[in-house]
Amino acid sequence: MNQTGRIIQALERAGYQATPNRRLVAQLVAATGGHFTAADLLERGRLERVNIGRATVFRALDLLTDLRVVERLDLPSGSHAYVVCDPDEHHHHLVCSSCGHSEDVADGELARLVDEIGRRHGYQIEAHRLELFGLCPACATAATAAAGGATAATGEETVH
Amino acid sequence: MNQTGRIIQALERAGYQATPNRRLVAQLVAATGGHFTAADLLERGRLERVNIGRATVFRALDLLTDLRVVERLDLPSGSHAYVVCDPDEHHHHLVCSSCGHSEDVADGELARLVDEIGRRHGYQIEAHRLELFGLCPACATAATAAAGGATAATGEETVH
DNA sequence: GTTCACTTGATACTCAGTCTCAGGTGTGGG
DNA sequence: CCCACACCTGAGACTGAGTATCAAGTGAAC
Repeated sequence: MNQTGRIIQALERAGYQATPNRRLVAQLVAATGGHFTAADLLERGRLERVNIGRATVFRALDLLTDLRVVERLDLPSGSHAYVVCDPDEHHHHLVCSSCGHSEDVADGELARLVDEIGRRHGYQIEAHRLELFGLCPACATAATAAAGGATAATGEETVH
Repeated sequence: MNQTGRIIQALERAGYQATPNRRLVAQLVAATGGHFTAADLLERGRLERVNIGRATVFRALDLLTDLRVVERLDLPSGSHAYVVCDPDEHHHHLVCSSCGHSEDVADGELARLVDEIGRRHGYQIEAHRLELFGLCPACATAATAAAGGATAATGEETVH
């Protein structure tokens, strides 16, 4: 099943109506390969000449966040974004700081590490969140290529 | 040296004037054991009948964030807060979800784990952020006591 | 077809944070 | 001591994200 279908199914399974508007939001959300903001969705809706209210988009995102189909993310810039993700498994996000593409990362060893930190500090850890930012393979390759070509010519570094 | 002094020193070392307003912000910041928002500082300033502009507080916090004396944090609620922290070492934050107290946690093994995740996904990781939320020892003790003693007597929890 | 709960868009609102600008202040040079 | 100038400040307007409200629309069940 495609992403849009999965989102709609999640809605219905939770007892919500899969109204045209919500289907639209599901489509818009599924169409992003990475993170997006509510404003992005509105903008894209507007471009496709679909009339959908601001409040409706926020409500739909809230709903999807509740269903854990999307998750809220805090970008290093301090602004909020959303990413589509797998609702069934605790995981974290790896976000490309260049193209915005995002991948789920399994919790793996982190759980053990978090446990240990909790024990060491005497805290009862209830939640943890790991966010990773960097260049995805494609952007890293592009950056290297650009640096290889450009630095020799201009003496300027592309990576700071 | 106390916290306030350290903050002021950091300002001066970076070439900024330690004006009365900045000293005040430093004091307010140092007086918090945990995380706080800009609004908290303004409120406390107001309570102590000190006249300080909103913009000034934001500017001072920006400055301190630049100097890495405080760090911005994203609470699970989605709102932003600040915490005082050690500017000299990469670390993460352990925040008590009950009293708001915050502790620095050394990066430790996490660096290796992050490296490995990057390698596995082919990402060049540039930044990572781990945030831990839970009950600090004091609140955990209080919660346990309340659960054991008070619930039987009053049916009401003391910690919210 | 009626009813009723759910959904919607418009719009007003709140709140954090930024921007601007005129005025205040500290500091260094003379 | 005075002046010039850069730095700092408060007020308040502004922005943008997100929320609240409300009347109207819609779908589903009976």
